[in-house]
Amino acid sequence: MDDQTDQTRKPRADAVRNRERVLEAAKVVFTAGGPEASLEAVAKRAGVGIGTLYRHFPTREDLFEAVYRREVEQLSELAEQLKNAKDPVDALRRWLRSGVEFVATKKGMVAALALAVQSGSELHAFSFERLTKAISSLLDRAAAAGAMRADISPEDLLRAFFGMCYMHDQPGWQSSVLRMLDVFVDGLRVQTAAKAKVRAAKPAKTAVKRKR
Amino acid sequence: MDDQTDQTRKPRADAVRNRERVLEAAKVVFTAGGPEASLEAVAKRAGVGIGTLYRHFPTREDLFEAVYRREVEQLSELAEQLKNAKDPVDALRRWLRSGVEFVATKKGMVAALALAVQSGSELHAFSFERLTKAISSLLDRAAAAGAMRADISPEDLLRAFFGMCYMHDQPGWQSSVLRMLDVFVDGLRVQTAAKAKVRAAKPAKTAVKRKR
DNA sequence: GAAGATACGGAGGCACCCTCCGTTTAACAA
DNA sequence: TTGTTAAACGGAGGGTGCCTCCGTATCTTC
Repeated sequence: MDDQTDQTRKPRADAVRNRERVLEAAKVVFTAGGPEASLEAVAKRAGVGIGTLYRHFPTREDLFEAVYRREVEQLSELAEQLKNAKDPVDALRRWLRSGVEFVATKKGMVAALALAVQSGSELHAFSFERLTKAISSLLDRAAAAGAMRADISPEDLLRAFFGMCYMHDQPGWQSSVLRMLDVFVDGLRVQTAAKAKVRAAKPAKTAVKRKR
Repeated sequence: MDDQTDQTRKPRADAVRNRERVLEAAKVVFTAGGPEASLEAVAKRAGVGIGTLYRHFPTREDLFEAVYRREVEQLSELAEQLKNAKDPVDALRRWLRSGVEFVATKKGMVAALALAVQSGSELHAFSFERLTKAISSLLDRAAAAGAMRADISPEDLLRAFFGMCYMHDQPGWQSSVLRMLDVFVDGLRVQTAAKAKVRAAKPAKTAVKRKR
């Protein structure tokens, strides 16, 4: 399926080269300047015209996704590995912690996750699906083992995780997030002894009056 | 302290009026267009020049904070009220849930929270302090009662909460966040039987099934 | 009413976004 | 090789928004 089928031309060499250059430049620029960085700066750094950049990546998101696709894949693969860990809850915890590390290392990762999570457009289907599946595999196993509540969807978790990482530019964010994740995972855990009904988690009416 | 002291002039009437107009316009524009909305649009709607806007609010954040200061205060006051609730953990849960409602109602609220949480600049000291204190009062009480782990700081919680609300523009975000908050609060509960002081007999664990 | 402080407005310079199209270049056929 | 042609290139240009600057208008005070 890789060969050009029928009357499709071989892609032009310069096109391939330029695409690669843009990606490389984007990686650098996004890492330094965040996801808001100027696309013109990317083009300049890549040594191509702005038009070329836009031809290859019609939207900022397209470019962004292409840049961080690999990272997403890595996170996803990690989940695959963790699937076989003994303690399913701990596996999930580990995965989340690795996610934090990713964010810490690659500054653009948060934005990539944000993209994956936000805006349901087809463009991000890849990242979103990939990560959702990754989480899902961990979640399902833990739930099946009866070690974790089953009413939390992978999407929920992804969003929560991403959200927690969102303030990644503050001092001390990392340990804060790690703490929060622990709390969170604790909350997910089904307490073996806790078949007893507790008087706590009743729907807690949210109708709090608000003066306006 | 309201009177002009010494040689301070009375503020000009037009200045006061314009400031108010800008605030009102900003409220509308930010609500509609999110925190990225054009400041020039705000100025136009307020019927003032762009220069006037910038004189009153030198940065976008300044304007933003001014607009949402009131909301922050309301959230803060709510915490004050909840302080006297019977169950301290439940009080916290309620507060968080109200926060979600705020976000749902006032679209700009997320951004306001973001501001409060991010960027340690002095500009946001108000919001941040206010909310931190609000949470703190709830957190402390719960911790003092031995009902909740004590190693979570108000800042941690604020960040986590804000983060979860961050994807407020997706369909179904609200119920997702509410679920996550429940998980989270469950995780905050002191779980081990280690605290014999408070109801050692019943495990204060609340991993009950919650229908979505 | 005059003086002086204060505020006003919007032009203007800059940066970025994105599109459009004349020019260049690589792939393929002869 | 050379010619043909589709594909890709680059960057000018029109649009929007940001923010500053400063001549002008207006308000307060005496």
